[in-house]
Amino acid sequence: MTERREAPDAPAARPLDDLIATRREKLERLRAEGVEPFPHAFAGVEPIAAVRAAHADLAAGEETEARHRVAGRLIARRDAGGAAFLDLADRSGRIQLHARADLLGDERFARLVGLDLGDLVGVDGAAFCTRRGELSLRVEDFAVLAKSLRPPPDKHHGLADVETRYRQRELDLIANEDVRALFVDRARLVSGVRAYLDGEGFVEVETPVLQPLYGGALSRPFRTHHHALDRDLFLRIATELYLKRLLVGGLERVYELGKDFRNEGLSPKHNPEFTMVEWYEAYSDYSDQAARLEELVAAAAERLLERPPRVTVTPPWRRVTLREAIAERTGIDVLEHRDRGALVAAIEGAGLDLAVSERTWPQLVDDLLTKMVEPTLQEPTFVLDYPVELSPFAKAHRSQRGLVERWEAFVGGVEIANAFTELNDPDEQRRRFEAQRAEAGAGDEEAQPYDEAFVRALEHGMPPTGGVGLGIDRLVMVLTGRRSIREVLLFPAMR
RNA sequence: GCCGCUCUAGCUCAACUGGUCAGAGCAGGGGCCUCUUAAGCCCAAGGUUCUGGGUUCGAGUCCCAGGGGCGGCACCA
Repeated sequence: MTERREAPDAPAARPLDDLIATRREKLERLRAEGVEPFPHAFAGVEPIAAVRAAHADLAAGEETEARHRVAGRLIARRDAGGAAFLDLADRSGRIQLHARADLLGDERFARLVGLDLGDLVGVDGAAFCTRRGELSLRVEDFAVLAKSLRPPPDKHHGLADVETRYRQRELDLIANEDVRALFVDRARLVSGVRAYLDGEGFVEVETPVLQPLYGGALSRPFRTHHHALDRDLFLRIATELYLKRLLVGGLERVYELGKDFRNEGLSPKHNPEFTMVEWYEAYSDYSDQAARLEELVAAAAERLLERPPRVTVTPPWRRVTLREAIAERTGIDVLEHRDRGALVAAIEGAGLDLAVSERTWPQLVDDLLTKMVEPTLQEPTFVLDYPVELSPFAKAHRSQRGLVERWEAFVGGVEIANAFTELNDPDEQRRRFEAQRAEAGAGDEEAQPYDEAFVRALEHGMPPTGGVGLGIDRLVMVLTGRRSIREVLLFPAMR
């Protein structure tokens, strides 16, 4: 188990202590020999992948005079008396080093071979290809760049213990190359999202994370306290309301990519802090934004290094109304059962495994979607046109009474995005807040608080606008085939 | 919050129904080896079996409580 749970007065003489003691002895030996185990820098390093690329066509047994300087972590050693092979890894890859006592001299050879797995080492050497065809560097000079004082995970089996992988992600990254690749891909995906939006004329903005009033989504917030102001603040649950005020201000196309915080349970799909990009585009509606999302995801997915992609996200995606989607799976037309009693009867008549007690009509519709439909939506799909009760910020549907112009996008059975034709009628917005206030009064802790500053902004006039919220963590999940959000977060929330 | 599963050496894993069951590989230590690549060979070492109780002649194994992790439910995106 992790060390933080060990008693501070734990008895000595555990094997781990011996391993650490041995490494510390080596550290002191280096110092005694005049070698600085933690130097300040090592200039002129080339990525290992670049060295590989430069000698991709080298034949087995071929030697070169091409000298390269690389640096990285020592991950394996095969010692053979007067010579040794060492494997060095950097972020771009790994390369074999060949050390020979007759080239380095006995003392330096012994020092190199005496290094521990996990030590950071810099090397100068000439590229050659072994008889078995492995590109290698013949070590001509080397430097200890940082001494490692703890044993690394198993060089072959890696690190498998899930708890250790998440709590000590650095060890996961050291031991598991696919994890390293995943987070590089995540970064490239985020960069692809920004590149797409920047290219379409969107302005990236930053709005408050600490808010006097939270809003823009249905969730319990985290609460904190500002001491100088002696005032409670909330961590944002969405960027929606501030971004729409920027639309009022005339920025026309804005986006924000950052963390939201929701005080809800944890699950393979939920982390209390998560990354969301929201964008708002003046003079567009939810249909335009569906096309935007398709384009954006397809463009961002192109950035992934991992091939082939785990899912096909090439546009166009399937579009289905919420009513059709539920009817397809359950045979129930929710719009034919517009009150709670009728819908309950239909659900019970269909023999569905769904708890109906204490659920309102809109909640039952949402349950049908979430439980019966969502898991089946593997191919990218837009589900359109939701009941107004579930969507306090969406504009009424232009032709369907009781519905709003809203869609959610699903990929791999996971909801990745949510969008509306944004409500810009301040009086209607005020009525929606009143309805939410009634829900809050009735004990719904996730109901929207009334945001007067937002309504007042709308009174100045917000252009007709389409807006989208896209969950970055979930997008990474579905594009890389990871089943848990914890796999795509570097440091997921742990108890 | 509730339910189920799980926790053995630094790492990866063994130990049939309670009975030489505290074991292996890797890593680490000592030795041999100048083209190996999960290098190889020889030697020695390494344990609070998550923690605390209990049952039993005997507990890694069964029971209870606690802790962590994973999954499900509830809640949510």
